Amino acid sequence: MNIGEASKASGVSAKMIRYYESIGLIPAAGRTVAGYRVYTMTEVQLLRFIRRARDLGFSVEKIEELLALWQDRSRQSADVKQIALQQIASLEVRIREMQAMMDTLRHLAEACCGDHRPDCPILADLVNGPDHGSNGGQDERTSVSRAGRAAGLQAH
Amino acid sequence: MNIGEASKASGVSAKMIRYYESIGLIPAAGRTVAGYRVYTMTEVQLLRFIRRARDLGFSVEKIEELLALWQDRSRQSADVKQIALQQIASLEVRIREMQAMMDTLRHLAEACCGDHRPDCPILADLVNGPDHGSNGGQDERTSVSRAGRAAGLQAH
DNA sequence: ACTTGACCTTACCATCATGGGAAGCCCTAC
DNA sequence: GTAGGGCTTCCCATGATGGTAAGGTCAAGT
Repeated sequence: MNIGEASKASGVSAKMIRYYESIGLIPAAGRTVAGYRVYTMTEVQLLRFIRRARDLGFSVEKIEELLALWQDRSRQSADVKQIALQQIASLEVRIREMQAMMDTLRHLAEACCGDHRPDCPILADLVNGPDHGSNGGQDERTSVSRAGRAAGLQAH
Repeated sequence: MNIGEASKASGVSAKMIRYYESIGLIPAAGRTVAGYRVYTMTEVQLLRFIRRARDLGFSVEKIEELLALWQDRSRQSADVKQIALQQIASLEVRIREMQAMMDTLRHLAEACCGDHRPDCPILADLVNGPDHGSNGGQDERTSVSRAGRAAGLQAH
């Protein structure tokens, strides 16, 4: 199995397979005489593991931990569970931050009549800040702002 | 006002102010004879606008559009509202993707007793794939996977 | 006047996971 | 033997942000 076949079989792009090898997430693959990487089903299984963990939002760093546990026959399931719970918590935080942004945006969008006239409460809010909004100080977004940017919430 | 004061007054780091200038998001600031950047209240207001838009999760690209509308006295509020609605939609998508990850993880974590024994349904799921899970095919996460990675959902 | 410390300047590097592309080698089918 | 596709490595880009280093500037205190 060369890298293209392993890619199709695992759902990980060839580019990423090489990358994972380069950062040591997976062991270096065998090579043919010509220098082509060669993969066995064992390695494809490993790649699938990684792929699924990425699909659940785990960072490569966390996946390293998961792989170590997976390969440790004397692991304790508590350790695996803890990593999963951490991931859940981190997702929760980010979801809540985005939810807060969305709530604020929804309020603003509702208040904007969205017609041909230039007057717009959305722009007004951006200019004057949330403190000048029509609602009485509830539902502030500022609590989320710095954390939000720290968590990388912007769309790429 | 030098850059440090403008930073404090706007909530945008000096580093970011220079960056926004370098990419043309804001016009180049005036300079003292010594080369120090100088800011007026008008420019601080602009920075605050940007800061608040970032807090709502807008990308720099979208902020460019918002700024253009803001400075266009003949704008139509419909245009502003449309950008806001797009942002809401994009947040919705990403939230839903993360929610799906979280739901899957919660199911798996619930099924894991989390004790000293090595057997772990979380690892089993990562190895065998979601198709081998105990639930009957509902609540699949795969639909989200590629989009999830495309949307940059991993924790940094 | 001189020093000190805080501030400014630019320039470069790092993040994180991923894709794109170029230049060159290899393999298979015709 | 050649054409097309796949492989190799190497470099670059993304997006928004922080860090650091080397050097200039300013204001206050001695």
